[in-house]
Amino acid sequence: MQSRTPVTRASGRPRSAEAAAAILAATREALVELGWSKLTLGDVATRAGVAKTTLYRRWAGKNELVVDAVAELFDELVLPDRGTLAADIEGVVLQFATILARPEARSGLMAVVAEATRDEALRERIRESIVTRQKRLVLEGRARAQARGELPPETDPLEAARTVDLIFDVVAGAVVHRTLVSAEPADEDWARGFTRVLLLGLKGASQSD
Amino acid sequence: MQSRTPVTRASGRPRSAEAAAAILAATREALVELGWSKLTLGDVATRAGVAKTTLYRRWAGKNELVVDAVAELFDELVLPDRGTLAADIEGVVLQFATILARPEARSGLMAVVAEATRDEALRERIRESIVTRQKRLVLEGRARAQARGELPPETDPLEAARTVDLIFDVVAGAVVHRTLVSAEPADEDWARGFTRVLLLGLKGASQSD
Amino acid sequence: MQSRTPVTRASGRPRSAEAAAAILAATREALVELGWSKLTLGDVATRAGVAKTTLYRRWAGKNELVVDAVAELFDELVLPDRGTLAADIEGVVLQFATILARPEARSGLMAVVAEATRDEALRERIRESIVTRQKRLVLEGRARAQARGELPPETDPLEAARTVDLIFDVVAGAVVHRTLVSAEPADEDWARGFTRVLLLGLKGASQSD
Amino acid sequence: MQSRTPVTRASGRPRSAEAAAAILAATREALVELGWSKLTLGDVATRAGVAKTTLYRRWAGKNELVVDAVAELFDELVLPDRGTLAADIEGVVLQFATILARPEARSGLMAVVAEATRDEALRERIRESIVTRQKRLVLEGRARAQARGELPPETDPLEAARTVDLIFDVVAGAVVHRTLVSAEPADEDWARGFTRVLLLGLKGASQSD
DNA sequence: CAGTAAGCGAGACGGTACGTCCAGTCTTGTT
DNA sequence: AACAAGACTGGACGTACCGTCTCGCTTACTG
Repeated sequence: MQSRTPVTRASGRPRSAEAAAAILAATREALVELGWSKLTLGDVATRAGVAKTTLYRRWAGKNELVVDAVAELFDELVLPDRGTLAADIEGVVLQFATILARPEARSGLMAVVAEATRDEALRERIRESIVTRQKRLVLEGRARAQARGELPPETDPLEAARTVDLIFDVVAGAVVHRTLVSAEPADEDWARGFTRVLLLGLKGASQSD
Repeated sequence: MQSRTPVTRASGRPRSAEAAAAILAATREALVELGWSKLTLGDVATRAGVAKTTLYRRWAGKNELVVDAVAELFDELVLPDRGTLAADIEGVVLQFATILARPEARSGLMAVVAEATRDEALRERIRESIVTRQKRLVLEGRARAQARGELPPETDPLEAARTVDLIFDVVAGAVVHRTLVSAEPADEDWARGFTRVLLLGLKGASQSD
Repeated sequence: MQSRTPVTRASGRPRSAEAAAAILAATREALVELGWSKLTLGDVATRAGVAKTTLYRRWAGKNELVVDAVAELFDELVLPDRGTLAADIEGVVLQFATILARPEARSGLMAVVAEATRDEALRERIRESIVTRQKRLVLEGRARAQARGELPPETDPLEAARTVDLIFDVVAGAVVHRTLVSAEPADEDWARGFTRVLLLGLKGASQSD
Repeated sequence: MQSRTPVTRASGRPRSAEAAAAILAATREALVELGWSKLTLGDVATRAGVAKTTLYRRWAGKNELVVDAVAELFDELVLPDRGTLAADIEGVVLQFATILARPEARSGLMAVVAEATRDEALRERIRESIVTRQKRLVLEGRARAQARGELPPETDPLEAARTVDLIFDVVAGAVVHRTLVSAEPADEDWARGFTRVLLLGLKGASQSD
C-alpha cells in the first residue's frame, strides 16, 4: 500500500509479512465479536498469534489499525455491468449496503470517523485509504454510461469533478445514514426509489445548467 | 427528557435539578476539549462540581450521557421561511452544517452512532431523541410548500411517509458524509447544488409515478 | 507505625486496614516462593486478594513494600536472659541467623540493601525501620550486663554510642556475611567462637582505653 | 575467567578478545550510572559497541555478567606492609572501604549476593570468584605476622582454617554492614577502633584456648 | 417538628486495558 | 562460525478509568 520496493536494503531480521495479514484479519474478527469500544489491542495480538509489541511496531494505535482493517473491506466493491446506469447504481448501492450490514464495517467505520473529527492525520488517512479509493466507482460508472450514450461527455472538467464529489457524498451518505442512523434496512425497494430520485435530479440539473 | 411526571411520589431528598443541567453542560464542554474517546466520566463530574455517584445515579454510562448532551444541540434547528421550498431547504442544510462544524456535535454524534451499531437500546434512544424529533423539519417544510402551492397534497399516506424518510436520510446523510467523511466544507455553493439535484429528483419522481 | 490518631477527619471511604496486612503477608509469601527478582507486584496483589491500584496507593514500589515486609520479621528478635552476657549474645546471634535462614529474609533484605545503594530515601527508610529499631538489642544487652555487674557503667556517652554502633555492625555484618556471602551456616559452634572473640576484644579495648 | 586454553581447536571465526573486555567495562560503566536494577543488557551491548547476541553467547544473564564485572574490582586489593599486623589490617580495611565506596561495587556486589540467595550456582560462582580469591589477604597477613613474630605458628590446621574464615567474615561483614546497611562511612577512626577490638579478641581467644 | 429515607461529595475499592520496556531468541546478510 | 542489526514472543511495569462501595453529612418530605 505504501512502499513497493525497499530502496535501502534493510539490515537485521525483516518484518514478517504474515504477521501484518494475521493482525488485520484478527482485527476484523474482533470487531465482529466485540465492536470498536471493547476491542483491545492485546486481544487482537493474541488472536493473531503475535506479541503486542509487534502490533505496536507497525501501527500507532487502535485508530490506525482499524482504518487499515476496514479499508480492505471496501475494496470488494465492484461496478456491475447491468446494462443501464440506473441498474448499475442500484447494484453498487446494494453492495455497499451489504458491506455496511457486516458488523466489522458498521462498528469500525463509524468509530474511526468519530475519532477523525479530532485528528487531522487520521482524517487524511481515511480520505486516502477509503474515500478517494472508492470514488473510482463513480468515475467508472460515468464512463460506462457515456460509452452507452446515456450521458453526454463532460465539457467543464471542474464542474465534472464537483459532480463526482456530490454523487459520492449523496450515495454513501444516504446509505450510511439509512442503515446506521435511521437504522432501517437499505433493501431493493429503497435502493430503487433512491436511485430514481438521484438520477432524475442529476439529469434535470445538467439540462437546466 | 427522561421522567415527565413522577407517578410514585418519591420520599427522601429529591434529586438536584441543577446537577443534571451542570452535568450535560460539562459533557459538551469536555467533548469540545477532549473529544469522545478522551472524555472521562470522572472528569465530567469534576467539571460539573458533582460526585461521580451523582452522575451514575442518572445515566447508565458514557453513551447515554452523550446522546442526551448532543440531542439538545439539534433542537436549535428551525425551518426558516425564505419564500420558496428550495430556499428553505438550503437554509436547513446550512444550519445543519453549522451545527456539525461544532466539535461537540461532530465528535459526540458519530461516536454515539458507532456505539449504537452494537447496542439496540442505544439505537432506539438515538432514534427517539434525535432522528424522529428532527423529522419535524421535513414535515413542516412539506406542509409549508403545499400551502404555497409548490407541492400537491399527498394522496398515498404510506408513500408520503416513505418519501419523508428518504428525504431525511438523503439530506442528513449527504451533509454528514460531506463534512465528516469526505472532510470538505458544506458551504453555500454546495448547498445550492445539492438542493437543486434533490428537488429536481423529487419532482421528477413524483411526476413519473 | 506512622499515624496514631488521624487529626483531620478524613472524608471519603477510609482505607481498609485488612488490605495492608494482607499485602505484607502476601509479599513475604511471594518472597519465599519466588525471591526478590521474580516477585511481581501484580502477583502480590492477586495473592492478597487486592487490586494492584490498592497496593500502589500505599507503597511507591517494590523496594518500599519489601522493606516494610522484611522489617516486621526482625521484630521477632528478643534478648533472651541466659544469665551471662556471653550467653545472651550467643542467643541473639543464633536468633538472627535463624531469621536469615528464612528465604524471605535473605532475599528481601539483601535486595533492598542493594537498591538502597542508589537511593538515599530508601537508605533512610531501612535505617529507620530496621537498623535503628534493632539497636535496642545492643542497648538492652549492655544495660542487663551492667545490672549484673559484668560491665561498668559507661562514663563517656559519645564513646558509648560509638561502641554500640561498632558492636551492631560487627555482629550483624559477621552473621550476614557468614550466611549470605560465604554461604556457610552460622551454627552454635560458630556463634560461640564469634562471641568469644567479640567479648574479649571489647573487654580488652575498654581496659586499654 | 572461563575458558583457559581451548582444547578443541574451534573452526569458524574465533571470538573477539576485545569484545569481552569491552563488555565488562561497559557493564561497570552502566552500573555506575544506572545501578543494578536499571541496568539492561541491551544497553550494555550498545555501550560496548557489540550486538546483544555476542553478549549472550558468553554470559548466561545479568547475574553472571555482573559477578565477573565486579570480581575484577576486588583484585585491586593488596596487603600493604606497614610494619605491624594492626597497621596492615587497618590498611586492608580502608582499601576495602574505598572499593565499596565506588558505586559499581556497592550496587553490583549486593545485588548479586541478593540473587545468589536463591541460586546455588551463582552462590558458588561468587564464592569462587570473590570470597575464596580474597581470603588470600588473610592468609598473607597471618604469614607476615608470623614471620615478624607477632603471631605464633599455628598448630591445629583445622582450627587455623576456621579462624581464617571467622576473620574474613568479621572484617568483610563489618565493613559492608557499616557502609551499606548502617550507611555510615568506614573512615580511619572507625578502622582503628575496629581493628583494635578484632586483634584483642583474637589474641585473647588464642591464649585462653 | 422529629424521624427518616434518599441524595450528596469524597475517595478507596476490584478490575481491565493501556502503551512501554526489557529479557532472551531468532533470522537476516556480512565478515 | 562469529558478528551487527533488528524483528520476534512473552511478560511485568506503573498509570488511567471504569463502575461500585462505603463513609459522614445534608436536605426535604412525612407522620
